[in-house]
Amino acid sequence: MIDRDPVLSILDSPFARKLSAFVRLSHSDLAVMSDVYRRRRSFAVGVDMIHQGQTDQSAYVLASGWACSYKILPGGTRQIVDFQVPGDFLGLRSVLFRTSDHNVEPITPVQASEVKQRDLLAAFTATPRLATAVLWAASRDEAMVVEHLVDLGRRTASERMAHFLLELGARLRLVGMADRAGFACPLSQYLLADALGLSAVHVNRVLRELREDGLVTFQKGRVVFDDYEALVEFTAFDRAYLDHEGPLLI
Amino acid sequence: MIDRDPVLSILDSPFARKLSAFVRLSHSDLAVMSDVYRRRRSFAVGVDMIHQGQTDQSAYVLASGWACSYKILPGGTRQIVDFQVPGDFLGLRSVLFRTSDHNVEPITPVQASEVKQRDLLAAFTATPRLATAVLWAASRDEAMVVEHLVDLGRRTASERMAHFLLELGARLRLVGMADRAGFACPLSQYLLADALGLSAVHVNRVLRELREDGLVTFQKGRVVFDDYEALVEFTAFDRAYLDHEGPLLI
DNA sequence: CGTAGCTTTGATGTAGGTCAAGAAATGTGG
DNA sequence: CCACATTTCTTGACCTACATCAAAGCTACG
Repeated sequence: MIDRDPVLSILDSPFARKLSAFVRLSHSDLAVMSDVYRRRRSFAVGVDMIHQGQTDQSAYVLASGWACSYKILPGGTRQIVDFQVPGDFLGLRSVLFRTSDHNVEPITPVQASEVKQRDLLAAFTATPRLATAVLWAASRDEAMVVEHLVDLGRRTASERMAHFLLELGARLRLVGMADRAGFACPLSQYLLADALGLSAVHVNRVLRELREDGLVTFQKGRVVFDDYEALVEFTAFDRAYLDHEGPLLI
Repeated sequence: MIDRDPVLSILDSPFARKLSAFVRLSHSDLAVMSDVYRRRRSFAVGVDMIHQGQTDQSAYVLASGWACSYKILPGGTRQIVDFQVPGDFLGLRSVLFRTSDHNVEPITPVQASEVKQRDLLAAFTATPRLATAVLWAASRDEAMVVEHLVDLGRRTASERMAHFLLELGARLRLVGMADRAGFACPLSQYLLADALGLSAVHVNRVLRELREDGLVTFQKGRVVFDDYEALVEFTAFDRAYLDHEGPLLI
């Protein structure tokens, strides 16, 4: 299929791919989207894109690269609240509401489209369908934070890890960056530790254990699901909340 | 001060008290509010008010009593995600979006006002100021979930407990149910355990420790801050995000 | 090709879990 | 208002999951 329509080219973006999983987007939705999507910015690894307590911020849509949102505790430790992968919103809340209560930092070099508050709101009124899709995505993100909380509160280290890798896989599949076999993953064991509330040393041991049990292998920047079904079984992963294939709203 | 205006009587409700902390509400805001606030329902202890996976739900505003939202894990353990106290919204997300991904259960007998989706949206368009206040409250709730996640990931049991009690105190103060001295609290040590990711036994030990250190006393359904400043110091509680006194938006 | 950041592994320590059992509260029916 | 039942609290003894410390092998990249 050959198309020269510049609007349609946005269909290649992870953002559009993801939202298409929620809502069937019309040509005019896509037009508004590619308009909002225009202002590209680059960010270097380790330099905060969004900083705690800042006001009047933009939101961003991640076009490429990975980022994480985190909070620093007095004492130097930090807790990573969530990772962002291509297609994800950053700082949506700090635009819709006003609070930016945590930092966001690129893990790899990042390309992101800046979305000004007024543009976002304008886009929402112009295309309510798009608004629905974005709110849906936001609500999914929140559901993930809650699952993450459950991880930390009531799952063992290996269950946490397994659950985390499955969830990440499901998210990446949504934007075509993973399949049932596995995915490329730039996260260091330190990052995993900060996300899962473990020490880096223990992350290493847990990964070894999962590998030796023939469930998942995470080595050399690649996660391979050696036995997807067994892994799902092991962690009691609720496929329902992330596994949707095909648009939910027609 | 004597007033017979039925609209003004809503000012006594915890809901109005709380929102007033965010936004100065006009008489017409209050009128819309008392309208939305009308349909009262009662709920008995232990019977789910909102059930996972249910669609087409109402939201509720808690008028009296306490509730908690939680997730059950296969294996029987559960994780309490958040508690709801008078003035709090229940199931706001399941109305604004569509997902109800966790259960809500009364801890004490509960009185709540049912808010239908259409009424809520109508109220929002009629009084944008009210919408702002509600969204602000929702965003505060989300910030609390994130703090809770940090608790579970990176704080010790006693820091968690201390942080939790301070946060609860701050929330209750907003609706006039607590002061710097302390507050009445119907939570059992089992509930605390399920919220803080601990065992009930350890909750008991932690409470004893905090009491013996002269920081807080939680006994006979009452939390007493024996040394508020020291407690804040101990847990590195970020007063900024909950401590606001007086309306933020005029 | 050296230096800095990852990963891997072992040895040892500790926070918090589990089990058990008695003491207070709280509730319920008579 | 009392006897009995149920839940909640409290404490002790013991155990395990995970942290911390330490050190060696990898990668990678300026």
